[in-house]
Amino acid sequence: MSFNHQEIEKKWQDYWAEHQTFKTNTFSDKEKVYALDMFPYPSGAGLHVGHPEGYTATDIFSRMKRMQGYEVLHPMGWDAFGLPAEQYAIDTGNSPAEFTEHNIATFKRQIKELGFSYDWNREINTTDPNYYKWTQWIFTKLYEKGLAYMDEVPVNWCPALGTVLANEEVIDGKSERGGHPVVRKPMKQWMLKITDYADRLLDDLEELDWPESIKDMQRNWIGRSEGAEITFNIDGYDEQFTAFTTRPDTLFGATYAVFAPEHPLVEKIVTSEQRDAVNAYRKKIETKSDLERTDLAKEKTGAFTGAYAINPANQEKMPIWIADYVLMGYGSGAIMAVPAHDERDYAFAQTFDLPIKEVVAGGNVDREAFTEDGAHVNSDFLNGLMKDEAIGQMIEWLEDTGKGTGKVTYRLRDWLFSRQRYWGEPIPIIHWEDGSMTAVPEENLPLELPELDEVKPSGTGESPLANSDWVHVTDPKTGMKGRRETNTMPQWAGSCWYFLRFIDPNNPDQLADPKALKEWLPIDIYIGGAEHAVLHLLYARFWHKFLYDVGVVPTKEPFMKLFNQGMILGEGNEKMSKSKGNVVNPDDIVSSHGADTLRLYEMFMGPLDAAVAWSTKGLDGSRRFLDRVWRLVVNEQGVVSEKIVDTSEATPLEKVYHETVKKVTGDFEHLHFNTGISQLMVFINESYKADKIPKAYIDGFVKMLSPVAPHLSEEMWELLGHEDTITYEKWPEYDESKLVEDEVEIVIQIMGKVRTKIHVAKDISKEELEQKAMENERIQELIKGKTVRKVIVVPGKLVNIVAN
RNA sequence: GCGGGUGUGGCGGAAUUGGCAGACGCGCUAGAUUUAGGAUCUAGUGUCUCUUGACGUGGGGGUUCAAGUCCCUCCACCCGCACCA
Repeated sequence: MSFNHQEIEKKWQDYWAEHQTFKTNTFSDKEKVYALDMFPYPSGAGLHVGHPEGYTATDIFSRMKRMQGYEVLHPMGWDAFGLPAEQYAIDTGNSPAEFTEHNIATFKRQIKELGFSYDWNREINTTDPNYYKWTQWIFTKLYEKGLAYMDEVPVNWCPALGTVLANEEVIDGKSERGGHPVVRKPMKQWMLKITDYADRLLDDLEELDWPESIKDMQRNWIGRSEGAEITFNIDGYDEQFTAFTTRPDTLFGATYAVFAPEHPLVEKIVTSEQRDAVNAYRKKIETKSDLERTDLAKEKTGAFTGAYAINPANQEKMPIWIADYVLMGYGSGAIMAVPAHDERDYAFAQTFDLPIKEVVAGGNVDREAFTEDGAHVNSDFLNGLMKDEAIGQMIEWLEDTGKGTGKVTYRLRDWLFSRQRYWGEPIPIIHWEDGSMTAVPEENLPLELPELDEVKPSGTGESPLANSDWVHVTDPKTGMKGRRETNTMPQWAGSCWYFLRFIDPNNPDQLADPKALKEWLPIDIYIGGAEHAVLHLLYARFWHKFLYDVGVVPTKEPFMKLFNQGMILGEGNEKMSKSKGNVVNPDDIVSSHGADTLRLYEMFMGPLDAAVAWSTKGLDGSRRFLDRVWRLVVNEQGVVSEKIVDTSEATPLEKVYHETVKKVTGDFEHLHFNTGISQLMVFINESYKADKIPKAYIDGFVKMLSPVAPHLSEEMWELLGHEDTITYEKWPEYDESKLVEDEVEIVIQIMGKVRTKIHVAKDISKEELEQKAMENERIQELIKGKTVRKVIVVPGKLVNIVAN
């Protein structure tokens, strides 16, 4: 007989809701554990089988921690601003708010049907004005501290659609929708000064228990590099420029300079003979997107400006070129080129036949750039020195002579924070007619998004808000007129701090009660997909550090331990996608196999961080295991099986039970759910072989199963005669002494190969063990006529005889 | 190109500090049972060898009494970044 999952799952979900079983007490006396999922964007497609993987992992962890006596915060919410809802609104004329609300309802139903132990009293929705009030509040704080500023930045402008596009909406220089041309157009944008935090974001990675790959990605993204900034005079002009280099030691080998095509000095220094060539080149570059400039540029291109820079080390004239391999956004947008010791400069010099001068010995600069370390040559006071020392000496010389300075540069850019969109948090800024700009005062927050009759592009590149009356404001005191900022925040904004609000979700007076934050921060475990490795996790860390600086949060870092769940692939080992028709819908599985089976299967398929293909057969196997458990506990009449007896006598199951408790507890703690579950299976297999099973073991087993398959476990717990939910029952403990048997099996090897096995008392001495091994008949036979050279004895494990 | 990771049966995957390779599940084989089942139970299942045994963790080499695990080298695949001076 198998259990009726539809009945049982409904029954216990109702019970939990009615009894508020998972309500978290913010200020309880218990030790606190905060287990967080990356909250989802509630898309119209509904839940994907990938979602429950991470959610089940944190749920198992949370449920086990509750049973171990911790107060657990395990919340869920909705990252509900975002492009799809806006696009839907533009396409259909419907309201993005309604669309979003509908999607959330679907997601919530689906998530509830999976039996996760969330405290739904703490549900958060980033589009709720009571929530985004505080997102806006944080923005005004950033603005006050000078960390939010406006700058002219190129955006992807699509004239045909009359709108600005996000990078991911531009494919090969055309709009994803409609394939219209997209051009780069400078517009005034809000920027957040994340670069001020670059060093701290980098350094504090050290103390985090995160996958090394993610930390590395963040390190690369921040891209700290040390070097020097060198000032160059321009021959015949009263102008100077600076160039950043990590190899100031090669300054004597700098034979030309290159500016980014957009470099502001180009206009001033270009000679009349070269003007046409330079303009033509710049025009060509302008139509290329960033992607094309970087991706397709294998061959070096450029144009000579006609001007010369003076090498400050040797006063030699260096022709100044422009080329798109130099990026305006990094360093100062100008470089000194050392073709002998830099591959890019070498390629460029070859293409345009520029001089190559060796200053580091050891390579063959007639054939290729030499980038390794070596003794310096042709370098005056650096001659003979190796790289590190030469760099130090050169920086010293530059600083002494005022020609340059040691400098650290980052790849990380400031965060482009505005979006020309309707469906996002309004940026709470007013631009006054006198040209000044003020933040909306805290008492006027939230600045709510107005309802529009129709969401459609403004046509000017501004957000749809630009055409509504909402933008017009008048200062009640002075009567001055103003215009609201029409840009909204990016989707990242709401997710930068949601984990703080879960701690105190309904606080009307502050972002969260500092006392409560102190109880719960930092987050003990944070699980989500690796696609957020850089942006979300870096932005959230940045805001958190800022909030720490202004005294709002008590910790420097938000997420102590991070884990990335792997992807669930389709049966053919390919990504699930609608077009391949291999998408598995959780609703179907919940209805056919039950939520417990889905949870169990997703945890059993493989390690949590691995990408594993879905298997319907594997899913069936998981259900079969739960049925096996059920049949072991419950007989045909629907009451507890006769095999289960109330006894304290020692039974053959004693050892395997204690082993199971030990392994499952450790494995679940370390998120090794696949191996923990396999141990639960071992216990059940052994129990099937036994005539009688002590009830205490079954009670313990059901407790250990309950985090994985909570509905079934609650049902069995009730049948076993317990009245309350299993949620707060004490987690089983094991007795180490029960794990070792009196007799152990010893492997006897000859030359490292297993020849036989013997049983001996567990505390037998080394000498005795060796003797027993040597006396063994089979061994005697095998070593006859051979010389025993050495015997290695590992007590409790093996004896290895070296004989030949 | 740079950085990170992964290679173990027919498949998903297990294997403390080097100490019985293949736990557990899927699949497969045989038997039992059932009116029937894609149900259930029991046993078996790395490869070759009818036995003894030999071989086996991507390939090659090394250290060791003993290597999936440590070292060198090569190969394949996956992820991220990609002219960042």
